[in-house]
Amino acid sequence: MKNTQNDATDLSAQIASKIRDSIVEGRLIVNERLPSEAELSEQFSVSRSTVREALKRLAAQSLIRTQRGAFGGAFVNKLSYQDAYSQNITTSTLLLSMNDINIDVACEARFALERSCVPLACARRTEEQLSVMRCELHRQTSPDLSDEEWCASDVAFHRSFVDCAQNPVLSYQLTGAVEAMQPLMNMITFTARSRAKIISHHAALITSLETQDIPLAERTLGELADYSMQLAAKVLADREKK
Amino acid sequence: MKNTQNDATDLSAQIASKIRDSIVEGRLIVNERLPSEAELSEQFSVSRSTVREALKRLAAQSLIRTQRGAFGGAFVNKLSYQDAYSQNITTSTLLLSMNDINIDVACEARFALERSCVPLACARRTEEQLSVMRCELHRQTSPDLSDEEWCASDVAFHRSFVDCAQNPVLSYQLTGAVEAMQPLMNMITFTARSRAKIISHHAALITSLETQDIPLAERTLGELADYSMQLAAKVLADREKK
DNA sequence: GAAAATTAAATGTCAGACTTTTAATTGTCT
DNA sequence: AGACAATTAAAAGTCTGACATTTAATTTTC
Repeated sequence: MKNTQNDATDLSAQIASKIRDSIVEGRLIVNERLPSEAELSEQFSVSRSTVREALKRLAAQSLIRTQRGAFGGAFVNKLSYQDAYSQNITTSTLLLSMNDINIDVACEARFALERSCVPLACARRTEEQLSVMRCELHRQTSPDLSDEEWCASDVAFHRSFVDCAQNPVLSYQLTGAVEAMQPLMNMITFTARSRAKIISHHAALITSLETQDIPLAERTLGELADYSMQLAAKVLADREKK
Repeated sequence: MKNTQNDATDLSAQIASKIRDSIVEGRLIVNERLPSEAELSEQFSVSRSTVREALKRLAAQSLIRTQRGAFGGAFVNKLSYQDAYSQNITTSTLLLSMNDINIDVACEARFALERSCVPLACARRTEEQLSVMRCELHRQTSPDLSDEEWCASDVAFHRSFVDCAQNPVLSYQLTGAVEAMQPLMNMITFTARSRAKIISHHAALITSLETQDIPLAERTLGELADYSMQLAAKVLADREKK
């Protein structure tokens, strides 16, 4: 459990790794101030530029934040849900786009994960969350919605569904599944007919939450997964033909 | 969907952000070579050090890799599952440890997520994966296992369970849930009695996979979640008393 | 006592030199 | 001609030292 990556890499990577370990293992605690760049460069016997490169690496992971001016410096950053979300989304998106994932595999994973919050969502959904979902559903019926707007609304709908479980850790872990699929979904919602069918499934999902009908919610998610895969297959087939 | 963070921050952060957008939005493709540091510093009209700090930020997110020597440079990195895994684990671990998450919330999320792969795991589990799980179960019966070893085996067991679903995207998305809980679980597996009970649940999980008994698997995961929460509550109560 | 000026300590940026690594190229020998 | 060795050039990695900018504490002034 030590030094995640301290091979024969650059000095700046080694130093970043050491400081990172200190943070992850709790030797440096939230809001604690690191030594100044000058002090660090003495401690590690490297130049200030090398220390700075190490610190920038940590800043990129939101592990530290820096503040200029007297009594400024580098501070251990309290990782917010917001920061964690956006890192998660970036990583998931790139993982999907760079590893030519089979779309069936992605759909299967997405709806399996969403299914995991069905019992909690049915038990705990609030009226406010239901109204957010109804509102998005209504937006989706508008025929002059661009593909991008449609997808954004779709994401908002499912995000809201996940949030119904009232469990922030669950919501965080599902971020990647819900948001990173957007580029993949973008290609399969061209026609009005496919939108209509998805809308009917969304309506069923809302009903299942309203009536706290767990089996209905699970069945609907399964149907949504199947239908998404069908559409994707059709799109791919058409593209093949062309 | 542009420029995730280009406010009044440093130049190096702005430049990193621009290049990151180019990668995420596909204007720079995998294995493409970026201009050399000297060229970039001309393009952006900044010094080479500033460019370097920007590149280090991207390297920290595994978005690029650098190579020294002639015909070296910075290349868009193909994000591997391995890289994505370790980033995911670091982020999840820090999120949990820095936001004093309620342990019940974490347990609830963990087992809800694991439940999402029950149907697929029961349908697809291979003999090889079952034998890995049996092997870990056997290790866990050894009384002279340290707490750390116990937890590592517990993680390996659940990771294997998740992998039974044969869906790499699902496995990736569950990484955080399975691995980042380790520090939390570390505190609740002190006594031999609690280990024995967990082992019996693990055995039931293996059985459920062998017999492809979905309800049994789901029930067992629920029991495991409940029991974990009980243990955690007891540990916290004892600590309170002290 | 409040406002303004000063100061000191940090990070941010820059310029330039030197080191090390690496692959292509060139040269040499068989 | 082909294999091996030496050369070379391009690039990242590191170092030094300077200057700019920001910021909070301190001091001065009114």
